[in-house]
Amino acid sequence: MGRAREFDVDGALDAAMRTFWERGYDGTSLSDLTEATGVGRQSLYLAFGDKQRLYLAALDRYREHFYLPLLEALSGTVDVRAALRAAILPLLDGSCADDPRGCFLVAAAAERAGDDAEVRARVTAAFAGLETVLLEAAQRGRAAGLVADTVDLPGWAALTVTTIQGMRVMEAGGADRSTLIRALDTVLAMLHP
Amino acid sequence: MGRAREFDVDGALDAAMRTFWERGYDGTSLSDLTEATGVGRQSLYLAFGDKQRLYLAALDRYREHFYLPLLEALSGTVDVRAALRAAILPLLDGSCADDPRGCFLVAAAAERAGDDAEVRARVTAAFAGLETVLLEAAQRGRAAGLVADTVDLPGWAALTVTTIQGMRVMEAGGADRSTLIRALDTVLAMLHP
DNA sequence: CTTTTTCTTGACCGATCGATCAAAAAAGTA
DNA sequence: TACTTTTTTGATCGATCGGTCAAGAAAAAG
Repeated sequence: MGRAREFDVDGALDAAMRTFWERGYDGTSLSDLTEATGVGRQSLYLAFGDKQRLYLAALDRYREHFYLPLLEALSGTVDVRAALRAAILPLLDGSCADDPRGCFLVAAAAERAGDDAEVRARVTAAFAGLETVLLEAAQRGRAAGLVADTVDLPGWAALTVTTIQGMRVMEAGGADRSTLIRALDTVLAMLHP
Repeated sequence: MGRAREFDVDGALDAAMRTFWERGYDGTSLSDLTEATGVGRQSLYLAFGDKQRLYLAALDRYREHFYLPLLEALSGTVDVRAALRAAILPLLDGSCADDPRGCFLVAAAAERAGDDAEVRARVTAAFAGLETVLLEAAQRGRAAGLVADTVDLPGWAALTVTTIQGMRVMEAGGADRSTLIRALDTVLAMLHP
């Protein structure tokens, strides 16, 4: 079997994810990663491959830990407005102080999607998945009488996924929180019956 | 007076802007910049200062050449919907093939706003300026009878500026054009009387 | 002319980049 | 025990990073 691995792979990947999330791909050096993870350089290479593979693994971990829970919260409700507001407002009011600002997927889209097809595939899949879940939730809401019959739901879903990504950009850019909340409330108000 | 400068400062700044726009701050090296501008390293430093100052100058130039025209197009019309559609659709359909994909301000917000207060100030000012112009244009549209009386215009302006930034992220991330156009049309349709 | 000032050129700086190598250490197998 | 396999450690690789230095070239001022 050989020597047992001494570090926790998931913990190291979590630390690497936060570092990439905070400083970006080009802004994160291998020394940053060894310091953040507490894992030696060669051990990182053996466990994850080179820097790009580690970045992709970090992106996948972000998706599992921060993106899929949002999708599941939407999948399990007929009240899209309440679920979305509950999921997104905490991201804006500083109650996630331990997490870096902004969205890792948005940062990846802006920095790496043009250069790295694997990043682009993950980003587009994540965005498309959110749009689908939003549409299905809105359709359930309509069936339950919580959503107006006059709203174009596919259009609303496309607008809402776009709005969410825009909020994360403007959040990272230091925009006023009240503007972002107003934007979110406006797109949610479209569904009012 | 000393020796005359041999290169065109505006042309060099334009080339530097496109390089930063395309590859980001950390992704652009001084060698990239000397190659793109055709200007020697020391000449760049004398004309613009260090890398950060050149980046800020490039950001200002982007604002002047790509952002202010949008604001002016909105300032000069009562038909917000037509003006916005005319301004944004070309960005999505590949007819700006000579320009890099995505929005330089969005990339700057994602990559540098957290680290550089001067970048953050420019980004927030640009976003806030667009929101103001959108609101004023919508108010003119209402006075002209082109916008429904029931719409919350400040909310609509906040949503629309957020949507535009979201479109640029998703565009950079390789999202389907039809989704982005649908999102834009949905937010514009909110104004229909 | 000479002097002064500015710009250009190309070499160069220490630091850091991502990545690799070799040897020691720890585990299972025989 | 000895052998094999894997991980860890730390040194090290060539390349490149942002930034600077010094000498020469060009323009205005004397």
